[in-house]
Amino acid sequence: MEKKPYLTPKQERVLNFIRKRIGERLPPTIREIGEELGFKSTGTVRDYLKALMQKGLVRRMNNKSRAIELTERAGFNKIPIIGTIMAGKPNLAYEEIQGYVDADDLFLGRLGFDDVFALRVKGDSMIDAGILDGDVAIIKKRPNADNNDIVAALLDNNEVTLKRLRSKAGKFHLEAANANYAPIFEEFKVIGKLITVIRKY
Amino acid sequence: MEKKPYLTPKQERVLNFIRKRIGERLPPTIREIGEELGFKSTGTVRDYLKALMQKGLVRRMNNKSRAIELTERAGFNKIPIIGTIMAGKPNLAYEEIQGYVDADDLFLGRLGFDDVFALRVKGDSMIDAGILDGDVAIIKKRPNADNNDIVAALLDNNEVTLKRLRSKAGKFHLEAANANYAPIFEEFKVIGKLITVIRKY
DNA sequence: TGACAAACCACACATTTGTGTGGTATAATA
DNA sequence: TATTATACCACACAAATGTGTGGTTTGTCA
Repeated sequence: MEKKPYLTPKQERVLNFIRKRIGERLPPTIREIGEELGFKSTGTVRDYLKALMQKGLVRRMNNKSRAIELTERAGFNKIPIIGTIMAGKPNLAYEEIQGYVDADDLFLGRLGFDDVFALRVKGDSMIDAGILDGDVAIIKKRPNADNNDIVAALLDNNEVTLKRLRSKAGKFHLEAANANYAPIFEEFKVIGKLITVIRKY
Repeated sequence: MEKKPYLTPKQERVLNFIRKRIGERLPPTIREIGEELGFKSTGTVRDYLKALMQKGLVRRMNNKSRAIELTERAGFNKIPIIGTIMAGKPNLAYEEIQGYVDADDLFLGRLGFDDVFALRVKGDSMIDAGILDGDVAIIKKRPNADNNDIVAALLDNNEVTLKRLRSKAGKFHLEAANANYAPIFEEFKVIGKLITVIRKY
């Protein structure tokens, strides 16, 4: 994992402002950056952007308004994954960062939202697969899945369940991950495949 | 939860394109929308934007480039939580949307990233709490926690573990959620509290 | 029939925004 | 000492982008 290069305090401020604005949904224009940071010339801002680009923190598209992107390196949206943390230090020093999780990535990746929906898990039928009551299951719409995939399936009574798809002698059925529940052999339709489970405490 | 108002197919396409672009980081300009959707006049696009604004799906700022925002209603970043899905319909008709999960919200809320980090879970010591090997645990930095909270703790050997915090007779110790692991009574320091678990399939 | 919304187009024009050139001053580095 | 990086400014210009006016056509609803 590449380390963030040294930035001057001012450069840091520029980067932070861009970060903030992107977080608020709309990257700033050059003049907006200048206004915020108190620069009277667009040239000044461009000097900063050039510096940030050279340090690999920022990417831009020519002649496009607001087309400022932060790179991997800039660590926007990245949550550090930590292995071992050095003791002694009072506040966490990330000495052992194993990598970064991209918040977006981790969550949905680049799926787009059209083919994704969520189910709130009810009950304990998947408890042995580590899916608990109240968890949110993110499902990607698909009309089929493979053996052993966990799927959202539509049953005859119009209910949706989350179960593991199993094939036996060419025939598919659904299995809970909990010995207290019997396999389901009735008619069902796969509506999507489980891609992510999220649990909030 | 307000329902999304009726949109014509074309309006839907415009909205989707905007959604897509915002998802990709940069909202489109009026002309970019027109290009994508095959409109030869910026006026046409503005008509669509006006319609979408009147229906409360889009917000704009005057004279600002790319300043298109989607409102709550437009369901950007919202993943529908579905209870029961009507059968018969070939593609999912969201007749029973129980609400929406805000992707950002669900994931981190508005914590900001400064006091949050992630741990990749190793091993099966928390399996009975539905936390599996490979899961990503999102931890909010805190020097303390309450009884029964699941915490990231720093042990004397400089390792970080995810365990449940227990107090007994005024003394805290750590407990795994797996009968195969003994409680930990040695010295430790709480470094944060588990707030979210994410698992990707 | 009349009114209205949806769906378009063509342009002219005003702003916003990005680009480029050419400066100044200071401090650190080789 | 020459060079380089940082840290600014002023402007002119071009390109991108938003706005506004004034159309046409089609279908629906009262």
